[in-house]
Amino acid sequence: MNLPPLCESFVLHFGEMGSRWGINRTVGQIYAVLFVSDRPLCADDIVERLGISRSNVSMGLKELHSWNLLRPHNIQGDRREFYGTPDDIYAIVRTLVDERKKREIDPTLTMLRELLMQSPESEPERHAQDRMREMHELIELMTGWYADVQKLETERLIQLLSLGSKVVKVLDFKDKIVSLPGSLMKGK
Amino acid sequence: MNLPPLCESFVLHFGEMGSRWGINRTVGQIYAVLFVSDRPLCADDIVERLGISRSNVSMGLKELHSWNLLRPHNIQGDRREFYGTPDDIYAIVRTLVDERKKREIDPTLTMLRELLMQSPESEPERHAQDRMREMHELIELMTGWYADVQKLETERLIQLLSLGSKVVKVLDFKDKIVSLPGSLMKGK
DNA sequence: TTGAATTTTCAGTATTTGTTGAAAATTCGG
DNA sequence: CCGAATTTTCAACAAATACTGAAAATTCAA
Repeated sequence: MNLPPLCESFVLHFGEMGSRWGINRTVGQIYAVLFVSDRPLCADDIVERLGISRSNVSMGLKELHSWNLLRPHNIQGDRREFYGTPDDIYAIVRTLVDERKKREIDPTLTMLRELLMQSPESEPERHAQDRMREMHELIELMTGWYADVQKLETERLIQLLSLGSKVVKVLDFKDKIVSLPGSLMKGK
Repeated sequence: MNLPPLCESFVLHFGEMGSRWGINRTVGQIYAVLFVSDRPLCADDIVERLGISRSNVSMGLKELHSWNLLRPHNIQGDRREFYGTPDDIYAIVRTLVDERKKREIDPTLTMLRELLMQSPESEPERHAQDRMREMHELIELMTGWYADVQKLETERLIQLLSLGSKVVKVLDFKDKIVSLPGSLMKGK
């Protein structure tokens, strides 16, 4: 592997982690190398840095592309395609969550909805369906929250995340105020 | 597979999904079968329902145990061990998130912290380290939020999730009130 | 203790997934 | 168009992961 030590450690770790996620080692490494690079890289740059075959890089890039995780750059007077990752790391995380949701959650929601429409033919099936209903409700609640929060600009999102559970206190406070007779509330 | 049709569909789907996560098909199926069952099951019940080998079930249960996802039941006068899943699906999700965080996030945080302490020896390394710093900050923000929210009782959590991004409006409202001269605020 | 019931381990095998080089396909300047 | 540069595909091979049966280990009632 042809990288400065700091980058190499990072890339190796990402490769390992990659396999704990659904993605494979090489794909993880390719992304890592692009993520820390100070300029967009072409396929052969990646071959050189990671010491893997050209075809493997091609397939890795294809995979990353299908995850919407790449930012292609065209360099004037060079036929090769260069790749980087989005500068905004919040954007990266959004994309990642969106894609994982699409692949790991949405199909389950669809399946659950289908099974919930069927009529159970026996007691065990009735119970199974109740469990599925609970699961469906919870997933809907969480994905609904995400769909909603996803729309916030980064600024707001950070504000929200920084508050953590303290928002609950604010909600209590609001309830108190709003229920006061002759409250201050006017618009919104 | 020896299950009523409704359950079989659910179990098969979970098996498929399992492989998109880090876990394998069988482990996913075992959990699914326990999740929808109306009573705790012993290893041989699972063998019978899924049509896989006894040893495979044993390993699958071991894996699920390491994820803290099982609830063992002792049945009076029966030497076999019976397993179920927690009744509270919120508890299941909490466990799941905790474990994934432990396996997929925490090691990365540790690695990042280590690499951030080193001094970059070159310009590319300096840039790489900046990227790592961004990543580190974002992960800390998100895990901090989670650690905080995790402590809420289910009731509160549902309240929070249901609100979604509307909490931001509430925060604006609060800011308005709090900045009023002679505000109503007293306690808190 | 003993030994039947039950669970776990593990070496061997099967299956799946990842990697490669070579060949085919594409792209684009001339 | 042509053909050099570049990318993609794919069949063969390699590596990793999953699954099994048989044997070892454990558990517990008698």
